[in-house]
Amino acid sequence: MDQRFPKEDRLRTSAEFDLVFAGKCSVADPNLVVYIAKNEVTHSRIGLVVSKKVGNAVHRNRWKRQLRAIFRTGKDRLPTGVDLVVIPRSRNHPTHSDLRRSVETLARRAKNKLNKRNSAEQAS
RNA sequence: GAAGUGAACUGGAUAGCCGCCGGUAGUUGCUUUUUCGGAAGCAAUUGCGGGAGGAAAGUCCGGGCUCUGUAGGACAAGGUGGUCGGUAACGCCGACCGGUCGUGAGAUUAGGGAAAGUGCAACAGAAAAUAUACCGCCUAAGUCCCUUCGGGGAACGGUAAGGUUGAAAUGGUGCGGUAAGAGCGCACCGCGGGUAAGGUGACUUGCCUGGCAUGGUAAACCCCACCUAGAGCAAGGCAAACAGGCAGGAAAUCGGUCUUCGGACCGGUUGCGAACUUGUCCGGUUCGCUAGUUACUGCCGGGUUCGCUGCUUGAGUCGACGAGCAAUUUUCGACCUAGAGGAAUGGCUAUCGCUGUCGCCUUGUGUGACAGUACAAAACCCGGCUUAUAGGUUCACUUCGGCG
RNA sequence: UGCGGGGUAGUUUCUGUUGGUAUGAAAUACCUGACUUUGAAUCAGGUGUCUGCUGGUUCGAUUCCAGCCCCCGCAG
Repeated sequence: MDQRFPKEDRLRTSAEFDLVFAGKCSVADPNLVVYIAKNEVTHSRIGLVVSKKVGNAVHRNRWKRQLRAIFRTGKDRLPTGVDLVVIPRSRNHPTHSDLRRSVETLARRAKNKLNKRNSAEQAS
């Protein structure tokens, strides 16, 4: 399995982030908020937003590294062809396995929500 | 052995799987160029090697670097404040001096000037800066009254020892002295002045002398000495692209040349206006001056979707000898040690180490279980300061107790 | 990353003190009373702040001076 994580897999510019937020399609659990939007490339991309409320620079960097590692090693269990923006909510760190389960569940729910919304728009 | 003081250092280790960011060597692909040998750039991939801190933090000081500005001077504004040294520089560091604290090792200290001037001190208290006289003490001398002739009383007065208030009351303690007292006199201490010695100096030590005279506050205004342009890598440069709107102003005269006699041009003098001189003024520089723009200046906006560079070899790190009490530094040698950009330097697993608690007996620094293993992550780069920090290591010194 | 501004009633905001013991006020909150059958609204009266924290200077600090903490804004 390809577990690499090149720059093409990341959201990098302000415009890309704004596009995802403009879709207004999000799901959440106590740990994370996930925004989702369909993209123009074949693979999925991820962007991270970690606010200062989560902790100091050391804790913020740890959040980002863990979330990137989960995306990198679990790409086959995540939906394809979408942009994800993941936002941590709480100050305390969950364990790695809890975080992995949380990300995969939320990504699946978000994909279902996006499909339902798209079919509703086509019907109307 | 116990308690403490001051410095310096350290800031977990190993293995496996999977990744990230630079560098370098090769391979492959694409593009550009070509003197057809190649060269350059980009991307992918393989190998090798590198990849957070002592505070990277706070952004409190000082510099480098970059742009803007700059003939010069004065003022203003801000900062620093024992002395000598160190340094590129500092508000930093070292040594020393004075004050305060500690039995001591040591710690700490914005520590110039209050006889240059001004201001301030609520309440309380008699009195708060020219001292004053509330309660007191005295009534000796001179005046008046009474008198049993011993003395008693009164006013005028003397006094600052004692009391009260306050943060602070015009040297302190003791003896003498006196009507009572007082530096009124004396001794010691403190203070002022002079002088000698030591020290580069802050200052220290001694001697003589003055009877004491000018209390606090300058992190109040101020005075003195010294220092200081402004902005900041989102600085700036290259390439590409774009080049729009609004606003701002002022003359007289002299000489010469030409003339279609209306004027035009050239040069000078005195002025005027605009802009700059990044606080103000003097002074200076540039441009323009009868007419309309241009030059010039100011303000506002649009686009650039974020390319390359600046970007890491530097007051660099380590070591040796020498100078210096030290901070630091001469010389020599060796070394190259992160350069990201929605932001890398890691994710997971296992084992070990360290610390604490509890258990077990084979009382060993043994073994097992559980818990903990800090603070905090480069953003142009250095020198400091300040603040945060689990645990561990080393050295020097002090006090107390025991033994010899 | 760099630069700048601020912190006083339970909450939001203004004002005062050349350093003398926090003056006055608005909105909201709370309490009491009036009006009402009751409540809301309205009216009247009342309650409450020792100044973000820690030191220093001073007789005395909200004010002056340091060091921290928190909040907010700006930039091509």
